Amino acid sequence: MPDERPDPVFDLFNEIGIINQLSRAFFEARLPKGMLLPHFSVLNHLTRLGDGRTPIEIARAFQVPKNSMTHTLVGLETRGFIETRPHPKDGRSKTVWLTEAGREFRAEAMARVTRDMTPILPAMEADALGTALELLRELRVSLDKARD
Amino acid sequence: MPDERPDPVFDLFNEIGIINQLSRAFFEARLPKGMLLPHFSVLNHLTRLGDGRTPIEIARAFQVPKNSMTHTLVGLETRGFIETRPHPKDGRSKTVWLTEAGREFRAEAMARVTRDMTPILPAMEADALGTALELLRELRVSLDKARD
DNA sequence: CTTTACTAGTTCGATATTGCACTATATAGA
DNA sequence: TCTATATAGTGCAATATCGAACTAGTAAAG
Repeated sequence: MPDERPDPVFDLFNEIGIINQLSRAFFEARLPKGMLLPHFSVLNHLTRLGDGRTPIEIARAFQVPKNSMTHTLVGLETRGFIETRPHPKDGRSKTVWLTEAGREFRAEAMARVTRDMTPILPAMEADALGTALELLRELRVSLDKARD
Repeated sequence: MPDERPDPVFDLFNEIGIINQLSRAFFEARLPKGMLLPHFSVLNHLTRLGDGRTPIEIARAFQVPKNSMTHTLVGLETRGFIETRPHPKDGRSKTVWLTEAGREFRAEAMARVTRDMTPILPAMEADALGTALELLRELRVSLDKARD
């Protein structure tokens, strides 16, 4: 019987799962009580790529089910970090906008996380980081396409 | 005001989060109803690294809280895929063992996932894959050390 | 126009996850 | 030995997650 050693790709999934756990814990330890990583991620997403997006676009960006995104957005709206407006062209939809409080909160949180994260990061060569990012992007795109 | 573009490391976390979602969905779609990725991952872990480990060792390997692991192990034991025995040297602890059914199930599930996954994977150069894995391992170790 | 198929978003219910508190045992120090 | 402290595992309660069904609106086809 041959050695049952799985493909290195499975090792990759393994590492990804673990880093996901660790980074989630790291971020959430630096967010106010009840704020979760998805909240922060969405604020970040809207800051970087621009607000005015629809919930479903955001859900697709993170590859989470749309009802999960509803839940996350409710949390952000309750905290006053986003507001929603009707979609100008599609009555079923709506658009998501950052509030001033949302922008400020995101900037502070980002600064806090960066400050704590930077000193503990290993020295990663820019080349290697680029290679890794590129590979993960390709992998993500493939998995995305395969979603039936 | 400077451009608020985050470090590429944050892009990395982003990709990791998305791949985590996608791969979780991919695996769970190919497992029996109610079986989740953590169940499969633990079977895999025990197969590859050997059984007879304690729950807390397994929890640490995946960086999940120990009560989460309790829950996962209950699921596996209920399905007859693992069994536990008292720890020979530590009365507080116990050891986790694969059953024959567990080994078989894991082999079949792995075959199924591999069969469906292989054709959709992008052509990844071994070099790039190695580089990425190495980088992620370093990152994981750093994050692990930083856990206070 | 009207019918039909599709899509955005929410609600609901089932289940997973995890923090906290607790028990039992182990270990270290006086 | 006795005491204090730390660790393994579980139970419980709070909450996150997500599939399925639903509502409302859109698009496409005749």
